[in-house]
Amino acid sequence: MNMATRIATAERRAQRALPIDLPVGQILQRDCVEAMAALPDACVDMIFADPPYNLQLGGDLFRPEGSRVDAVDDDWDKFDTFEAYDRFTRAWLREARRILKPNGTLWVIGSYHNIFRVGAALQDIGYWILNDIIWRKSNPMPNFRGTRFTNAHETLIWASRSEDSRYTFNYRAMKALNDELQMRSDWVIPICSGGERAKDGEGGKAHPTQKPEALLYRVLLACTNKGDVVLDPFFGTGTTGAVARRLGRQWIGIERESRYVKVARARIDSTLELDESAMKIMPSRAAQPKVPFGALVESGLIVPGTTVTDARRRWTARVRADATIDAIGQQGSIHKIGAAVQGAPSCNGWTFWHMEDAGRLVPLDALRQQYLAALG
Amino acid sequence: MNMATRIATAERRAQRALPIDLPVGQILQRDCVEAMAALPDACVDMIFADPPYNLQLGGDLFRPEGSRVDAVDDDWDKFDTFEAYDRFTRAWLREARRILKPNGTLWVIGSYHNIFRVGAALQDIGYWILNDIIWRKSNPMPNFRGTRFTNAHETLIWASRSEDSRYTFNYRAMKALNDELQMRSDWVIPICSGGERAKDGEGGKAHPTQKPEALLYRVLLACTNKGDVVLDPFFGTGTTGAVARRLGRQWIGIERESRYVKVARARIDSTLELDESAMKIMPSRAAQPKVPFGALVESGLIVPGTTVTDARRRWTARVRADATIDAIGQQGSIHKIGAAVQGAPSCNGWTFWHMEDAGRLVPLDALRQQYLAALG
DNA sequence: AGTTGAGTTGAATCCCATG
DNA sequence: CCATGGGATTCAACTCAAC
Repeated sequence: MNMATRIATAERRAQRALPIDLPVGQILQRDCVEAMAALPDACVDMIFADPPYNLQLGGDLFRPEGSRVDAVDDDWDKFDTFEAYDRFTRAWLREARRILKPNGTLWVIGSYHNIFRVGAALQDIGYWILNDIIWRKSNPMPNFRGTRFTNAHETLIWASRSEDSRYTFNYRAMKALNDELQMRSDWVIPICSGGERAKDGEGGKAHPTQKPEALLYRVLLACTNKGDVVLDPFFGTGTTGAVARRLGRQWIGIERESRYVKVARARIDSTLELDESAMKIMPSRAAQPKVPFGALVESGLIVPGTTVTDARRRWTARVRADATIDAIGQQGSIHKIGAAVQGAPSCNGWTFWHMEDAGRLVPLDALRQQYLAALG
Repeated sequence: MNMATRIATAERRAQRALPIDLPVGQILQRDCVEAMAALPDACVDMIFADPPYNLQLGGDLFRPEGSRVDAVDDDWDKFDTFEAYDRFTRAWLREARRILKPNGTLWVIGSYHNIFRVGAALQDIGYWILNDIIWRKSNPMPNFRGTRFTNAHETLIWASRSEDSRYTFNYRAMKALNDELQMRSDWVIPICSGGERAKDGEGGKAHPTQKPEALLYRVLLACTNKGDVVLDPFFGTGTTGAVARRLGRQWIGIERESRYVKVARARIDSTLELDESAMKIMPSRAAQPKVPFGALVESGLIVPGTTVTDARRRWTARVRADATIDAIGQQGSIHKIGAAVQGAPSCNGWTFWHMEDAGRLVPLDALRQQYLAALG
């Protein structure tokens, strides 16, 4: 390895902020709070958590220290049970927050049995809720006894580590995924069944609450970048790991039960990563190289003295030699003057102002695209 | 009044369990906790509550075209801390539970700002959650800055007074309302606008958060019987009262602000009770859901990297992770790129683009049909 | 009368790099 | 820390005027 290569490698490592010993691509078979406690501060970009939904269903419930809570049926002990679930929830949410990078985000999925307690806990701990997302099941289990509404959805909470986190949201990719309409907070996705459902040795389902890959696909595509580290503290059959691998994200799984670990390991090993070009998504406008308006004037694409107008020709302005424009007695950038004529607080001059071209009005933004294309 | 009539009247009164001084058909202009405290134990069948959401909005927000969003900035929505909001929430939930009949139910509506705190509080207090219901707005406000998923829903919690309540659920009526399919936990209902929206003196909206009558219609039809007493502790413009009157339910409103009381009073006075036949007119179910191309990619029916081509193989394109396709140096939806390669103004990508399947070209539309069939 | 198009609006935790 | 300024960003439904 020569010096240049060595420096480049070191830089890449620093950019990713990856301590060499981070167990990416591994399933840690341990209690999730203990496993997270062994990881350094601020080391993962996203946490996806599908915790036990808990309570009232007859399932076992464990205190943070590991002891089992007895099933009970009187009011006093019921309160105790909620408290125990809260202690458990707050314990793993706190560790999760510690290992999240400052701009990292958390996703949690749950039902009405537990999601209100989880949501209140994460607000108390300092997370900042960005959205609650409704997974609307296209094929839910009916309510056989006709005593309630068919429980046809689950709720996910998306939260950043803190209020001022500058989190990742691939807005354009989400919009593209939804036929060029903004992606909404209600997602229609079928439940996990058929060939996707992991089986145990006897042909039964390997895990009672396996989540569909389509759900994780949207979560990871929306809120992580390629190479990001995603941790799942309730790994189960490894849906998070499988989709992360497919999309070129790094992953860490935590799962206590050996039978699930085995299934997850095999599943992820047989998952292929998409090739580089297939993994591409619509880039945000901000990620494109910035073109100052002056560059268009300098390059001759726009000649000083040109008249520009808004789409409905309500206002006109003249382009000056220094790429400022002049309207209603004021001079300034295309953005500033666009805002001034409208009396608006701000304005995108690229899309507001237009130029006459063969009898048609063309937004300045079209010229910017032309300029960018010419750069290659 | 003869003896038989007197006995019949007394029986009817006892059946309804209506103390003579219950203020049905009245709006109590008071703080809701005080007003409820003045009512006897176990006197109402249902409580519908639309409490302040504690939105915690920052500065102004502007639409892309420059206009300012009219935000909810009223004093009644301001709380200093989560603790203060919780104290308020637990106080009204406790009084509400005291005045509910043993088999009574509570409905609360909220957003991610407050609903998790409300849900956790009512579980702690002893209510028993029966469903969480998602009001999916058909026409929500977009996310103007492209920073999050469009907040397109609100959440309602339906809870009985206690775990052993024998609550009212009109299963058959709900099934009829949903074209003979079980009513699900996600309801598609438009926001309240147009002629239904109550106006103030100057033609502006009378209340910033008026709920649609269709929402209350479904709630009251599902979970009350004719003649039941419904109380709303955050009455606002009186949607609950108007729908209750329409459906022949008795109502009690509590509202602190005199300007809202005035609007509600006038609104309910001009509302007519439906006769039995009119009440059976039900809205029909929404049309089949639209499938975005992205759903096929997420579900694995189409793998990113797949090559698609037109029927005569003149053009090819590759599918990317966000369901955009890539051809002649451009990226975009199947419709947009289909139009671009042909130089046409528009194109139906579903029928234009095809996929190789066992040596034959299959239009993407066939895969869409497959996806819809799998949904059931 | 019916159609078209511009304008308005709704419970919203709504930017970020640079100096 | 704050101030500055470039420039990114919207969907469905209703109202009303124009034709």
